[in-house]
Amino acid sequence: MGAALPAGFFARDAVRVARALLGCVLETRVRGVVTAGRIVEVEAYVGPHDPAAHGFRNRRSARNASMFRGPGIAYVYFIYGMHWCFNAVTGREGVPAAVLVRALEPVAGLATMRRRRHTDDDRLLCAGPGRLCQALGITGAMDGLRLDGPRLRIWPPARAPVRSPVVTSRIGITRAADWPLRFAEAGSRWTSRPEPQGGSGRDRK
DNA sequence: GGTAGGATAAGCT
DNA sequence: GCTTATCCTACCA
Repeated sequence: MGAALPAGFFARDAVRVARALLGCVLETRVRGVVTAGRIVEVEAYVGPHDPAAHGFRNRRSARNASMFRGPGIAYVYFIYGMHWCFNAVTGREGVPAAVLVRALEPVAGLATMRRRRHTDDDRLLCAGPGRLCQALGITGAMDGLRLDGPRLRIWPPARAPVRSPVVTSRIGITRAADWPLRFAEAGSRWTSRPEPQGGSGRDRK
């Protein structure tokens, strides 16, 4: 049995970390129940100069405080009045940079995920940042936790992606909408949206 | 197959 | 007041 990814893994440029996270396994333990999924889609939020990031211009608030707490920390925030989103912080202490996890390939605790998500369609278990948080039981209670602790862990890839990732712009944002900072495993059927067709990895929207 | 609209709340201007 | 790193349902093709 290997070890969870150490803080040092996350202490790099957010784009590097985002790409390296593809294929890694995000695991939670909630009241003894383990659920886990293989990361197939991520977005990088690269720092205080990123207009789409919550830490733009180093603005701090109660919500985004965890984003400033250093590499290897979870930043979990609530959005649209009903969804949680999970990020892995990559910036050194005081620098707001993180990777948003957007989709997982379910690998453990599927029955629990189906119950939490109220669906039997496995494709819809973890295909989207809000969905994967619901499936894994991630809430604001996990904001600020270390990513190598008992409740939250990220394991190195058991099976690394073979092909280079599909690169597109980030989803659901309006500022810096054309920055190519979304990375998805090529050919995965577990992403939040279908791969752009045409083979060239072109953008959409 | 696709898309429009609503739910719901924190933070910002 | 307005925006937001979303999801689900309803409706139309």
